[in-house]
Amino acid sequence: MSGESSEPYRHDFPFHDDLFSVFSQKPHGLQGFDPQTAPPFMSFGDYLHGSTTDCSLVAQGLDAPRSQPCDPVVGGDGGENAPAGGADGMTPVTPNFSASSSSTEAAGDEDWGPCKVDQPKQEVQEEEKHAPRGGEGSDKAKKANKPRKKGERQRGPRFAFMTKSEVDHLEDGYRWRKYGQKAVKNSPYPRRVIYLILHLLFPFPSGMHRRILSVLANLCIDHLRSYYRCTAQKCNVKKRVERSCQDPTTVITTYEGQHTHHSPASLRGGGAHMLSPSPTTNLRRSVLLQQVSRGSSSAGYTNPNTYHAGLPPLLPQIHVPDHGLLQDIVPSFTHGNQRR
DNA sequence: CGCCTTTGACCGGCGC
DNA sequence: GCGCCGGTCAAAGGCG
Repeated sequence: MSGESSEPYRHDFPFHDDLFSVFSQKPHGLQGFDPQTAPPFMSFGDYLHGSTTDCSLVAQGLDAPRSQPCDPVVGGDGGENAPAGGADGMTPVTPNFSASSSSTEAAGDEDWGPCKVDQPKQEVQEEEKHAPRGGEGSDKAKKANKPRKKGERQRGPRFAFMTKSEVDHLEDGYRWRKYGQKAVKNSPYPRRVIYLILHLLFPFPSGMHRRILSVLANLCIDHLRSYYRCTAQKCNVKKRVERSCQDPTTVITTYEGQHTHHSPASLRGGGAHMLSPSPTTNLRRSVLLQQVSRGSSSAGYTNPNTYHAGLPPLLPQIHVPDHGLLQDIVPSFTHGNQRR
């Protein structure tokens, strides 16, 4: 679950030695928020939730043009279907995509994203949403017994955010099982073709050859989309992970649904293991974040390069002198790789 | 042995 | 009706 793959070269993206360097860049479409010029105690989350902020602008900013087949948007059913995530104070939601966030409301009524332009807005069917997987409750049985109406599709609240990361699957404290992977259409350079060619040229790569192949393969940008499902029983939360076709160093993660359980990591750690915000030099903290990122310890929520389109309003805020607040901290950082 | 990824096949919606 | 496409299934195999 660490994002590692048996696929050759897949995760050998050149690593950014200074992750903070990208923090000075504006995320895609996030015009108006500049960490450098923002007030010292204003985080990106503050920016999103601030009174002077129109979150819809942010959401729209993350939205790619319709003509672009890639780069999904901030999803969400809009305010109507957006549950009051954690409104009861107990309902666990996937970190940082609580639908109670005002930005979810601003997320619009789009589907997964612009890659799916043909899906109409759907209502969430709670009974299906909480139905157990497998066995008699399997999808095939459901399909046979209860076919959906035309245009009807199971949908839940969705939330997407972009993260600068060299790993595709960012740990978020929950356990996920990959159940599918698709090559996004209109990919300019199909990775499989590149692999085939490279393996034909270098049947037995090793050492320097392998590094060269890694670089070559990564230069040939392919666009794969992975589908994950929460492994907890009766939890139908799904997430979709893909790289931005505009910026291959950016991972776009889209969540759908709401967890019906607590994060395994938070249960284990009791929430007493937040990432230390102790002031350090940029370089030193950069290394720390690299470890978090590479060590599969919930990188997505600690990495300041994560450009959240919406944040839970009540998450703890930690002041980081150099870059304002890190608001997207969740108590789930001690658990390491789930496997491998 | 259990959990997970991989991957080809399949399904359903949509446009033409 | 047909083809395209996104999303899902499930068998096979890998890994610790």
